[in-house]
Amino acid sequence: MKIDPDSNADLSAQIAGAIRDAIITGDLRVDERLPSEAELSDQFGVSRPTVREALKRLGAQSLIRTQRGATGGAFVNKLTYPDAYGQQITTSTLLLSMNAVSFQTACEARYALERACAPLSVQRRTADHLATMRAEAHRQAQPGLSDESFCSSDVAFHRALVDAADNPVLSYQLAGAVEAMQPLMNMITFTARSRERIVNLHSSIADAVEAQDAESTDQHLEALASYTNELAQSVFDAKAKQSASKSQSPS
Amino acid sequence: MKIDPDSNADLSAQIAGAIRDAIITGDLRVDERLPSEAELSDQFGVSRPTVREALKRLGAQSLIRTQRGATGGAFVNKLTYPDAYGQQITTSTLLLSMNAVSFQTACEARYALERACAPLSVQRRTADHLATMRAEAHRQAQPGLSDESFCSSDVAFHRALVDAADNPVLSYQLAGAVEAMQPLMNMITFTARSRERIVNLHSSIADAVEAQDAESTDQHLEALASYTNELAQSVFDAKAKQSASKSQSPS
DNA sequence: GCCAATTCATATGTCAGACAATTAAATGTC
DNA sequence: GACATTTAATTGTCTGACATATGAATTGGC
Repeated sequence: MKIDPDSNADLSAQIAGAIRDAIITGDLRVDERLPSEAELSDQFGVSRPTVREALKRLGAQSLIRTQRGATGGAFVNKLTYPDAYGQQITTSTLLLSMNAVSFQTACEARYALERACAPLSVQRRTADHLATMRAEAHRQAQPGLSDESFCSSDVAFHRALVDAADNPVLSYQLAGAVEAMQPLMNMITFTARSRERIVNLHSSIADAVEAQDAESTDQHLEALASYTNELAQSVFDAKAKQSASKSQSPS
Repeated sequence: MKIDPDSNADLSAQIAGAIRDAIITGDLRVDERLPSEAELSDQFGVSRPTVREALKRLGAQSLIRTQRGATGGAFVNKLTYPDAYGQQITTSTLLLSMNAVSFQTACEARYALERACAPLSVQRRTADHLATMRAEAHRQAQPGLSDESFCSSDVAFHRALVDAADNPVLSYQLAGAVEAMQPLMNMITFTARSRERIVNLHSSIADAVEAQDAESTDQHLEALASYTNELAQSVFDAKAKQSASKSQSPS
């Protein structure tokens, strides 16, 4: 682990990079304790604040964790799925909002991924997954449910569908896509009529998954995808029309 | 943006969280300049090093960038796809290596995602994507290619297939899955015979994509998935056998 | 001898103040 | 007006110190 004082990068960035590489290559193993901040500043020939900035960078990526006290220090962190979910969701959310990804693009990606999961879910679904899907579908049918609650229940339904595939890597990948889309979905006002149709499709999907019918599951997912798109299109069209009539002669 | 001095979390973590929330909710817009470190330390009532640690955390997640000099400071960073790819790959790689995800699980996830992309790729592929796929397949047929070069060409081939779907969200999601698997793939020794079969499947996939035949593309991808799994299985079996014969009587 | 309370050593967390390095704008000079 | 110089603002880094948390060693009582 060495650093180049001639580089134009920040010292703390270089140090963070050196330690990160050591973790990725396996030179530093999970739960292994890093040298203390004082030792690290000696080794790298920099001051303690600089070392600390480097460690905070790594902490922000969940690569290390720190403990205070006598036996404390910085330890290589075992990256858990929940840690990774969190980062994935933050990153995906920002990516969508900052790059003005269209609803269509996000929706297409989400349903493509979900349909990739479905055949596995159909094979491996447990009673628990089915129960969750049924419960969320039932919840979505309650009158007086706010649009936000409806959307978050929608996320929960699809989470259960994905988790049923029993592949943590897929769950991790999809968690980001599905949850990051929630802000976009929240922009849609769901009428009683559209909710009814969505809930019906959800029920059909749950039926198909229970019956382990991959083809039927895929068909209903496709129907849901195209209906969601259609719905979004009409909502956005209505909004565009409204704002156009409000400002009739923009300078 | 306020912080709670009674919380047991680090001040720098709280401050980073407050600024992160402001970015996510849109209170701070892209390219907007944050107050200087001195101003922030006044506002939050903490010292400059603490503020700096918070800013480094955000920098590590590509949420902000910093510039030195008179008009410098910390700016809200527009998260680009390459930024997000990098984080995704780092996270996925560590997730796979630290959690000892089986080759099967990773492989299953990867091909499930890829097959989700394929129908879109078949519709939208350009001459460029086809050319890349052909070039990589040709490269893979060269004798004397190292296993690592073969694997990295494999990644490039599949990247082209995914990019052909022309959906940046899917590309971003899959970049992690495909590239994070490379270390696992590198563990496999590819014989001339197995390479030949893989290259043939790659060529068939390129043919099917060119002919815009979704069904054929899917079939060949499935064949590739199961062959990869089979190959990995035999390699791992051989390794297990070898290590078993070396240490005949383990305690 | 054993257990509990205390002390201690070590580590991170935070602070204050200073100087170096960088950069753009303001200023001066021809 | 064009170019060189100065200046001011800002981040990057350092030094040294104190606060705080925590496990381990020490001490005291029984």
